[in-house]
Parts: sequence; structure tokens; C-alpha cells
Amino acid sequence: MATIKDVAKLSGVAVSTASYALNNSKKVSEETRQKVLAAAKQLNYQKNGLASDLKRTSTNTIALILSDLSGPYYSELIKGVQDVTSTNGYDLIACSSIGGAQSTAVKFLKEKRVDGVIILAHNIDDGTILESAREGFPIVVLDRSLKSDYVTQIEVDNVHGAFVATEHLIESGSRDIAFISGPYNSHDNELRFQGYREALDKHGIDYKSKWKVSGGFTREGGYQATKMLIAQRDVPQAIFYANDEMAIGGLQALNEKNISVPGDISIIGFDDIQLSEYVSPPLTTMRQPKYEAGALAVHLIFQMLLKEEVDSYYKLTTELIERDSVKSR
Amino acid sequence: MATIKDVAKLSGVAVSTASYALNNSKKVSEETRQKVLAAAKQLNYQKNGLASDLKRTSTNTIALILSDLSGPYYSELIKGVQDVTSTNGYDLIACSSIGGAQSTAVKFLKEKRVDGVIILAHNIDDGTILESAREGFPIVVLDRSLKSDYVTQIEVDNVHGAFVATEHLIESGSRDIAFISGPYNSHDNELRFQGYREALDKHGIDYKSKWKVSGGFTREGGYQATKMLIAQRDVPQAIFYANDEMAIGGLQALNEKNISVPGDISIIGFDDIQLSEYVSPPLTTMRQPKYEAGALAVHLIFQMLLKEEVDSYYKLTTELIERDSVKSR
DNA sequence: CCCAATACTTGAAGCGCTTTCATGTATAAT
DNA sequence: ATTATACATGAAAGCGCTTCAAGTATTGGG
Repeated sequence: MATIKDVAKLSGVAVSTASYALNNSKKVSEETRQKVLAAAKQLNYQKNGLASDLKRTSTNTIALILSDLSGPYYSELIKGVQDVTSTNGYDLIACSSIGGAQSTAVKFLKEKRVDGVIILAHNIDDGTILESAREGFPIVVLDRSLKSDYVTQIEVDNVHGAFVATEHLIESGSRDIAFISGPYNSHDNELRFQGYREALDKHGIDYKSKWKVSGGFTREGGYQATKMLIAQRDVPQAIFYANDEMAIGGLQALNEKNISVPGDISIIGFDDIQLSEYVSPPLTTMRQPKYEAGALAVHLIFQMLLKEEVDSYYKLTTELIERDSVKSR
Repeated sequence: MATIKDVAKLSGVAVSTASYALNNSKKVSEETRQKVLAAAKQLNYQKNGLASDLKRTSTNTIALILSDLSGPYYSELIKGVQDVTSTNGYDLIACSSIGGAQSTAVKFLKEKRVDGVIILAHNIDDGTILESAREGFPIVVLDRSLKSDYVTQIEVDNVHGAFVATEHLIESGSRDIAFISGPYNSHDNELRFQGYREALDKHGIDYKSKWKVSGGFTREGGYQATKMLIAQRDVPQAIFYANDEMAIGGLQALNEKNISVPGDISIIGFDDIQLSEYVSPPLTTMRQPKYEAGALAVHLIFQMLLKEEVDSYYKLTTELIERDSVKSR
């Protein structure tokens, strides 16, 4: 591969001049610039981005860390992130945290291959984030509660959202309400569970642990959890799935057993992913302001990059989206 | 930020020794290693990945370029890519080609920030790819036909798939079959159109250009295109959407006008995205072996990285997935 | 007890680039 | 003609790391 040295030699100028020419600095004459550009073209020169980033100590790119790149993830969130990132002339890369400490995500988090990172990946532990947080390297987390000088936190109001969801189920006439939970290491999951409990309490309904089963936030998990619930014989009147993916899996399980939704059982999800609108029946769920969350996250990163003061905590609110999976009374 | 120099100084060894210790080389004594590790911990040292990549002239990461990170994209494909990549101890990053020549994608393509790239992004032009292709930098394209020594091409059999889809529509009794196309710069789109034409020809049906309208491969585009078709008065008996996303948008438009699918009109899509199974009615479509395509792509990249000879062209086949959006006769 | 082999350790070079600073050259002002 | 000004170019330092080649210390065989 041709380097800038080769270009300089071929065009008969110094390396520094070549660099200026290539970077459109006005410090070189038009004539020289053309000469250099021609040489570059002839050699099919492509600059080594690593080298220039190293020298400049900035990469102009920010990373979005997702727990699983292939998930039907928050495409609206990504859109928010992407819009703001590119508007500011920065690059965005997405990487997955599959593999835990050995994952690509951790590599990007630690090795300053990017200028800032946004994390939405419950399988990255707090310690890793804390170790990586440092002055001049903004991190924003969307999926956990974390206090540190260098990380800022955006949270949707999970507790309240779950409370509203559960109450919605209660108000539609259900009292036996199961909670299909996400993974136990998920902060979001915990908060949603808390909201569920609070709603139960408020309406004087006893919490029964048999109504809590884990579905790991995946469709398959929701499917299994629901089947388990059904196998227990005593089917609840309603199910609150801690996310939509599990609800969709659950829907399938219910369907297979000919349990009608919302005729026999009401179900509600959380997130409002795209699919939710299209399943049958359309899923009632709690919407998170995902685009806004993504956009805000990058926005904050840029502020921090500019050394501006930002709050360390932001809370966004959720909204009940009523569709047809909950019995109307 | 602490550098390796700082670590070396604090632990009282040479930089080179620190480097060896940090990289678990067995050239240093256990004692020294511990000393260095302790110093690193104390300084919260994190290596600069850019610097080490630059020195080693390899990044151990491969990039997946998608036209739009936020699309409900081929999650199976990503899964295939991801599985194989991580199995080989490499990292994967995804980036978007939104923004054309200024996009992140192009930056990664040209500036050797990665060791290889997989492209599925019709908005990157052939020229850019050709310019970047070079010995030792494997590129595999999934969305176009491109001859070059350094790029290898994986294609699904679009022509045949589209042919089968169209014929399926014809065999179910339709003769007026509209084609909702993708963007004109899409190679896939073109081939699908060709398959459509061939099926028409074979069955002696005249192609009418009024039945071809563009939906740009997006849901919204499919929705608009379908509305336009309806506005034309003369509604076709069937519609072949060049991808599922458009079909789903179309479904919505049809729904709004109370045109029953498949009662009044049959529709078929292409891709078999996840959603397709869940819309109502479930969408009949042509499935692409997406996981396989992704896995194969990375596999080939690794082969090329090892300087092994690979074919420059692979073709995968499609499969008709019959669901309920086509009238059964 | 000497010399060679073994085990660590280290200095220095250099990956490809940007950028500072010094220098050289042409032009304008005195 | 001389000095001041602007502009163009070049030499060299250095970003943080890896790795080669060479050094020093330790060990063991003869």
C-alpha cells in the first residue's frame, strides 16, 4: 500500500506538503496541490485512518453498544443516534457486547478507538464501564443506574411505566396478573418489576411468586415462560411481559393452546417495538421515547466532548399505547 | 490518560518490558509481570488500541456495511456474520452508509480501519468499492455484481426467485400483476424485475408499464406506491413487492381501502423478514438464506485473509414461503 | 572455576500520519 | 537597493505501541 511518503516522493514534495495538500489546507499552492493529488491518484493512495487518528488523538466517531446486533432492536433509537451523530459530522459504529469481557464492545469501550460511547447492553457490567470512564471520554448509559463523574445516565421511567401497565390490567378487571420478567441482571427489568409490585399493592392485590417467571427478554423465553404458566394449570387473568419481544413469544404460546387474547386473557408488553403493531391481536404496550433517548444520548456526548457541563441524570417518560390485547371492560 | 510509558516508569521497567508483561508474553518473569500489572491497575491504564493496531498493521475487526443501521434489517444475516466472526476471535462492527461518500461506511472502507468488509448497501457505488479493493483487504459484496480481483460476490438468485414468486401469483389465477419496485440503483431490484418479466413472458402475459411503480424498498414507499396503484382505478389482481417491507406498507394501504387480501387481491413479497410472519394476513414471500449468506461472507473473508484462493462468485437459492396473502385457487 | 547456555531485560527503531518551527522565495513597501 | 510581508515548503518531532537485536544476569555442565 502506498503511504503518504510515496505520494510525496512521486510528486517531488516533502511529506508535510503532501499532508497539507491532501487535507485541503490553504498553505499550499494550487499547483502543488494538483501535483500531489495526481500522484495520490496514480498510486491509489488511501490514507491510513489509524495513523491519523493516533496523531490527532481523536477519532471523530462514537460507538453504540448493543447487547446483540442482530436483535430486532430499537431501530428508532438507532435512528435518533444516527441522525444527531451525522448532523454533527461524526461517524457512528455499532457493536455488540456478545461475549462479555472479550466482546468487541469492551474493546471499543476501553481502547479509545472512539471518542464517546452509548451503552444499551445489559450484559456489560458496571465495573467495566466504570473502569473505562475518564475525563474526556463521555459515556452515556441507557440501561442502568450508575453514578460516576464521567458517565451520564438516561433512563425511561420504568417504574412508573410498569405501574401504569399493571394498573391498566387491573382496571380492565384482572386481579391475577403474572409478570414475565427479563434477565435478573437487567436493571430495567428490576424497575419494571418494582412498578408492577407497586400497582398490585395500591390495589390491595397480594403478590404471588408463582406469577413471576423469567423469559430473559427474548421471544423464545417469553414463549417458554408462557407455556410454563399454562402448564401450571391455574392460568392468570392477565400477563404483563417486561418487554414486547417476550409478549410476542407469549402470544404464540397462547395461540397454540387456543387461549384467546384478549377474550380469555389480557396481555400487555413494554417498549412498543415495531412488530407490536402488527401481531394479532395488536399488542397493547408501554411506549418508550426511543428516538428521543437516542438523540439525547448523542447530544449529551457532544456537549461533554466540548467540555460543557451536563446533568448526570435524565429521565424520560413512557406512554400507554392501547391496542387490542387487553380486554376492555 | 496513562500510557504504557507511565506504567513502565511507575513499575521501574523499560517500556518494552511493560509491553511484554501486558501482553502476557512469557519473556518476562512472573515477578515483573505482577509489578507491571499492579502499576497498570494503579494508573487505570488502558491501552490505546489505535496505536497497537497501527504498529501491528492489523485490526482484527471486520466491518459490516449496511445502508441503514436502523432498518429492520436482516437480523439473521447479521447473526450469521456475527457468529462466524466471533468464533474466529475477530471483532465485528456495523456501520451505515447513509450520507454516501461522506459516510462512515466509506471511511471504514478506505482507511484501513478494519481488516475486511462485507457490503450490503446499495447506496455505495461500485467505484468506491473498486477504489478500495486491494490485495490483503478482502471485500465481499452481497448486493451487487462486481468483477474485481479483490472482491468476491455472494448473490441470491434474485431472478429465479422473482420468477417463482410471479409464477406463483399467475398460477393462483392472476394475470394483471403489478410490480412494486425498489430504488433504481439497486441491483437486486433490477434482477427481481427481470425475473418478474420472464415469468410474465413465459405465460404469455403482456408487461404493462402502468403496473410498475417504485416504492424505494421502504415501508412508507410501499404504502404510497400501493395507494397510487389504487388511485389508478384499475386495481391489479395481484402485486409482487420487490421486498417485504414494501409489502407490509402495501398491506396497510390495502387495508385502509378495505381491499381484502387475499380475497380481492393477492400479494407476495421478497426476503422473508421477521415481520412477515406476523402481519395479518401472514405474508407469502420468497425467503433468502440470510444466515447462510452472512456466515459465508465472513468465512470467505477469513479465507482471503489467510491468502487462500476462493471463488469470486457464489450464488444462493431462494425458497417460496407460502403463507396467507395469496389466494389459493 | 570457566564458558556456554538460558532467562530476563532493555534501548531503539519505526508503523503512517499531523503539525510546529524554521527556512526559503517571491512580492510589496520604503 | 533594502527591508518588511506574505506565502510555500521542508525537516523533524512525536502520537503510543510492538518487536528486533543486543545486553546483562543467572545457571549448569564439563
